[in-house]
Formats: sequence, C-alpha cells, structure tokens
Amino acid sequence: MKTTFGEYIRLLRKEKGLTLTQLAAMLDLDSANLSKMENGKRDFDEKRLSKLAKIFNININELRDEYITDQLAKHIIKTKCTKQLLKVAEQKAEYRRTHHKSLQTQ
Amino acid sequence: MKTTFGEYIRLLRKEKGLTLTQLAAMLDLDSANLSKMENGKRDFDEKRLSKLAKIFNININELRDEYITDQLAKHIIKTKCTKQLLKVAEQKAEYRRTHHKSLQTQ
DNA sequence: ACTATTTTTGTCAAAATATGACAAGTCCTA
DNA sequence: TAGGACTTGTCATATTTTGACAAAAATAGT
Repeated sequence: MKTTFGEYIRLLRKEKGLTLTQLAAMLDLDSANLSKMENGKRDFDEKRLSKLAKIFNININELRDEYITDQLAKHIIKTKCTKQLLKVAEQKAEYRRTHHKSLQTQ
Repeated sequence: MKTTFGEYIRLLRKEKGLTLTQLAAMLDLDSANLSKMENGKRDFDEKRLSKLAKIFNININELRDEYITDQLAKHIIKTKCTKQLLKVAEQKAEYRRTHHKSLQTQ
C-alpha cells in the first residue's frame, strides 16, 4: 500500500459506488471535511476508524496499521528524518519500551 | 544515545553545573516547566533548540537529530508501531517524497 | 448549453490541546 | 532547620484542531 490514507478511503468509497455525501453521513461527518481528508488536507479522525472498518468490512487491525503508518510517514516527512535517524528513533523506542518509560505521563 | 531528550538536557546541564533556574533563565523559560521537560512531562519546544545548542556549544544539526528521533520514538511508542510497520511507514514516506506529495497542504 | 449532482475551497465559531506563569509542595544538604 | 534545588498542581491564555455551513468549481446526464 503506497497510497495515502485519504487516497485509500477514496478507493474504498469508489469501489462501493458511494458519494462523499453518502459516506460522510455514514461516518457522521460533513462531506466537505471528508473531501479534505481524502485529499490530505485534514487528518482522518482515529476515533472513526472502527466505523470505517465496519462500513467496508475490513479488519480493524489492518485498517489501523494503514492509519498509523500513514501518520508516521507524515511525521517522517515533516521532520525530514533520514533512514539512519529512523533507525535511531526505533532503537530509542525499543529501549524505552523495555525500560517501561512508555508509561511516563505526557 | 539511548536517553530521552529531557534526560539529555539534564545531563548537559549537570555537566555544566547549572541549576534548573539558571538554565531556564538562559532559555527564557520557567524553571518549573524546564523541570517538567527534563522529566518528560512536557515537550521541549523546538524553537528553543538553537539557544540550547549555543549554551552547550553543540552542533545544532546533531541536537536537532537528537530531538526529532526523540519525538519520533514517542510517536512509535504511542501508536504501538512494530518494526515491521515502521518499515512500511518508511516506505510510504520515501514514496511520497519522491512523488512530491510532501508539499501537500496540511 | 442547461441542470442536477458531486466535489472542493474558504471561513469561522467552538472544542481540544499546548504553553507560560505562579504558588506551594518535597527533597536534599549543609 | 534553613536555604536552595527541584517537583507538582493549577489556571489563564495562546495555539491548533474540529465541525459546520456557504458558495464556488468540477463532473455528468440530457
């Protein structure tokens, strides 16, 4: 999956022959905002992932994976993080996880 | 570097024998808030990175690398992103970079 | 070309979140 | 036990995100 999460939603929507307005209604969302989400101008809201999974009969975990990798990719691009630095970040994350620092309040 | 960015600052500060109050003043910051930052209870503000670099005579790019890998590590932990998914995210980022999607408004 | 429908864009108030500031607390250490 | 160093809690303000609506632009059907 190389598309953005927004493009992915659009793909699913078109496959099912739904309009923005129709899908937006199912997601309890304004169609204008769903349009922005599909076009990457706004974030899709994580809290609507399960609804989305049900509508398109997709495994929620796979959908969530699509979502978090999309978010992370955005973060990587925004910070101009190189592969090498990404490795460092990964190491830091792993280190902190095993040292239970992930439970810190923040 | 396996420590958090906050712990890193604390390390630098101690090395130089500065108190929270002293360093906070140099950074134009409340000492209580700097304490929270060192303890990972608040984010260090990116806009103060260059000041920090000057104070401790550190290369700004290296410091920034420390910072963004810390931020990314936090993101990885928060989303429970596995190594495998991190690879996917990396691929997505690379794909979008080469396709100039990084310039999208968002 | 005309009309209806779909999609996009812009804007704005309200909700959510982050930041700066200060008070009061604890913890050292002499 | 006094003083300095550090931590914690709170709150008003600032910033960012979200939901909503209007209106413009694009698309399709006739």
